[in-house]
Amino acid sequence: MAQQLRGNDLRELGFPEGRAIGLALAQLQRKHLKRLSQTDQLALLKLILQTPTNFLTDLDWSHTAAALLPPPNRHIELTARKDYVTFGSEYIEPGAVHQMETAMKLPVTVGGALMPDAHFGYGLPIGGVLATDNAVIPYAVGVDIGCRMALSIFPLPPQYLAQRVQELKAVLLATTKFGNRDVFRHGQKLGHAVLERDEFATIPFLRNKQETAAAQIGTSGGGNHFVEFGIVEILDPTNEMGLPVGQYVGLLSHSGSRGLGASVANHYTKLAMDTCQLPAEAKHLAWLTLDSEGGQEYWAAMNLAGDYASACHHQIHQRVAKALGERPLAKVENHHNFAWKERLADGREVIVHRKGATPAGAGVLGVIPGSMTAPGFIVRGRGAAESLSSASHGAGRLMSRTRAKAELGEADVRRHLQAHGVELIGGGLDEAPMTYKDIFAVMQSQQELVDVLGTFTPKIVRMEGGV
DNA sequence: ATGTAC
Repeated sequence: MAQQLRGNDLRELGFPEGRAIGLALAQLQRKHLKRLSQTDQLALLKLILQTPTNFLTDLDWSHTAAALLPPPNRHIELTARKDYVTFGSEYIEPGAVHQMETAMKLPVTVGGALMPDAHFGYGLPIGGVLATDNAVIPYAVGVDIGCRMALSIFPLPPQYLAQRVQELKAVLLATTKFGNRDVFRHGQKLGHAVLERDEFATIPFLRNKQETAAAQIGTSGGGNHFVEFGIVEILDPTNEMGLPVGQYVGLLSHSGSRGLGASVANHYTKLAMDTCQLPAEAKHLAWLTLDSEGGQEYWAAMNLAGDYASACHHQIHQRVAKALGERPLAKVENHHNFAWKERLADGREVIVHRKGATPAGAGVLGVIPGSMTAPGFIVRGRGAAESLSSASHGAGRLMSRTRAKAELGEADVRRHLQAHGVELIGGGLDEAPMTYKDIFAVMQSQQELVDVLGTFTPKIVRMEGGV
C-alpha cells in the first residue's frame, strides 16, 4: 500500500490553499484510488490541476475540479426584514432573535417563526423555522441532518420498569452504541435497505460515504443524544395511535444521521458559501437554489441522511423490542432538523426549514422531549399558519455546556436524578436536567401549535460515556 | 452535531 499523500504534497504540486486540498485528500481515501501507487496518484492530481474543466463532470473529481476553478463572483445583498412570529419570547436569548432577524432579511426568505426553545446556533438559530422560495440553506437544516425522535409504546405496565432496573440497564448497554468509536461488530450488525440506495453511487460526494454509513448504522453518537425507557401516559382518548387512556412502558430515542449527515452538511454549506456570498453576519445562511446541480445534490443527500437517521432509530427499537420479547402497540417518530417542500396557506410552494423544530401540521404526531427529570410530550400538530406548522423540539438549553461544567457538581446532579427515580448510564454535567428550560413553561407558550396526547417520563436513560 | 484534521 502506497504511503498516504498529505496536504503539503499537494501544495508542492501547486494546489492552491483552500477547499481543493481537503477534497482531493478525501477522494484519495476511497478504495479504488487508494490502491494506486503514490506516483500514479500524483500524476492524476497534476492532470486535474492542469485541466480542471476536463474533470468537472468526472464522478470522482468534479468537486475538486470545481474548487480549483475561480469562484463565480456572486455577492448578494440583504433586503428588508420580513415579519415573523415568536412563541415564548420571554424565554429566548437576544442572540437567537438577532440570528432570526438576519435570516428574515434574505432575499429568498418568504416567512419564518421562532420556537420557544430557541437558542443561538450556526446560521439559523436552533428553534428557527424558515420558509424560502426555491432555495435550500444547509445550515438552516443543521449539521445533524435528520436528527429525530422515535418512540415505541409497549403493552407493559409501568411497574415493569421499577422491577427490572438492572436487567433493563443491561438491555440498553447491549442494544445501543454511543460515542465515536463504538460500533456494532460484524456478527452483531443488522442490515438495512438504506445502505443499498443509489445515491451512494450517483452523487459524487457520497461515493466514499457508504462505508462509514454501514459501519455506524444503529448507533446513537453523542451530545444530547439518548435512548431511554420511561413511562408513557396516554391522556387523550381520541389519540390517533388508537391507545386507551392509561400508562405503558415506552422507549424513546433521540439521535441523527451520524458522520454521513455531518459530512453532507459541511460539504454543501461550503459549496453554498462559495456560490452565494452574503454579508458577514449572514454568511452561514448561504443557500443553493433547487434547480442548480448543487441544490439538487444536497436535496437528495439530505433526504438520504434523513432516511439513514430514521433507519438508525429503527434498528435501536428493533433490538430493544427483541430483547424485551415484545411488539410495540404504537410508534411515533419525527425529524426535527430537516427541510420539506410545503404549501403555504396562500398556495405558494416553499421550502420549510426546521432546525430544532417539530413538524406540527394539522393531525401530525410528534414527540417533544423535556429533560431526564421532566416529562416529554406526545403531541398532535394544529397546523398553525403563524408557526409554519411547527412547534419546539424540546425544552431548550438554559445554560451553556461550558457554564454547566463550571457550575454544576456531580453529587448534586446525582442527588437530583435519584430524587426523581431516574437511572442514568453515561451523560455529562453539560446534559444535566438543570441545564434545560422548564418544559411546562415552554409547552404553555405553544398551546396554539400542538395538542397534548400524552406524556413520556424517563426512568432508565443511556447517553454517551460512563462505560 | 461530527470518520473530533485543511
